Amino acid sequence: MSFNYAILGLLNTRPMTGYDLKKIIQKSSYLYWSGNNNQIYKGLLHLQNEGLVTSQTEHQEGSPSKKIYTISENGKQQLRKWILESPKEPPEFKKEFLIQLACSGDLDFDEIITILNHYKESIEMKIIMETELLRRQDGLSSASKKEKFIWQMIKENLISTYENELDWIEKVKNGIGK
Amino acid sequence: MSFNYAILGLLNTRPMTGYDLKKIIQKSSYLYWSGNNNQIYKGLLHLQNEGLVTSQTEHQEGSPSKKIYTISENGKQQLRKWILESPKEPPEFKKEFLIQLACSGDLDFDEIITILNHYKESIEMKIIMETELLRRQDGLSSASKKEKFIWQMIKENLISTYENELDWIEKVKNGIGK
DNA sequence: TCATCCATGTAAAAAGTTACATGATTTT
DNA sequence: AAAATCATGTAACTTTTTACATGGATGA
Repeated sequence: MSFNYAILGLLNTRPMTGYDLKKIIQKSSYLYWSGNNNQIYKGLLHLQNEGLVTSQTEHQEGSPSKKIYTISENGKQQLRKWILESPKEPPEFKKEFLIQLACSGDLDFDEIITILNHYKESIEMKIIMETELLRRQDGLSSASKKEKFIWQMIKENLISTYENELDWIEKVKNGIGK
Repeated sequence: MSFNYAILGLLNTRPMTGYDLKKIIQKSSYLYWSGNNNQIYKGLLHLQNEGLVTSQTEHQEGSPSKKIYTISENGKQQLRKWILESPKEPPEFKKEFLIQLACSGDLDFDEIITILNHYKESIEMKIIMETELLRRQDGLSSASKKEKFIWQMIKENLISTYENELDWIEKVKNGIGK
């Protein structure tokens, strides 16, 4: 289950609570999970049982206690092994719009142009939101030159995926009239 | 549930059995489901209960009986409504590799290049398989000029998504050494 | 005052995949 | 002789999401 490796990877940057993890996952689109409690707290429990993380409970006055999880040496080794040795899966896509387009046999040209424009708008909106979220996370990344570059590349990957889709929409719109 | 609309859309091209749907879904990557029996047969039952499809059972000698499902007038209307009026969701993707790359802080340049190459290979393999599957489906598409164009665009969408990823890999490889 | 933040966890439901079950026919 | 195709369906399982539960502090 790669979700557990994802949270192990986040814990490799710094020790964190489940709540911290939740916020990061919810704000990061490259972590394509919802960041729900169920997976996070069960995942952390599992990682602890496997000896990949340790936890210390910190009691606070006026706030609930927090469990701070720290990656162990074993955890670091396992994470490294996962990154280097696990099969590199090709990306997976869900494009509901392609299904709708495939069913568009009964539609006339104007109607197809209309749904293409709706699709375009939804992607443009998504790009705006993603860009804003990514901009806000810039401060979190470490100062190392290499890590900054990697983070920049991840951002460009996400944006280019959406822009590729926008280019494709223009192509369809240009081709469909002829 | 958009899965049910997807099978309704397939039934709009011609009447089919659950088994026919299964084969089409398994061979089509733009239909991003596995095409398992559970969803198909339950989906068909649900569509029938909603009055969107009708079925006739055809008994065959030496082969199991088949239930041929046909879209109803109501079904056609609902499908059209779904295509025109449903919100056009932006594409969603799962890129496990980006998570692995994000965790690569402890790796040296050579190791990052290695995992990039593995990712590249998996995508190239995927493109080869997809291209072959798409080529085989060409015969199935209807003869209408518009529908041929739409089908061509769907194919190009899928391939361009993977090629965009390949371009990105080259960019990362070129940038990481400097 | 009402919503949000902090913080942990559980319960239930939905969505999706794999495997099971049957059985004749055809292909390798 | 073994495997695949045709054909329908169910059972069990995994994965993922949504909602529930608690409760003080803070902000609009």
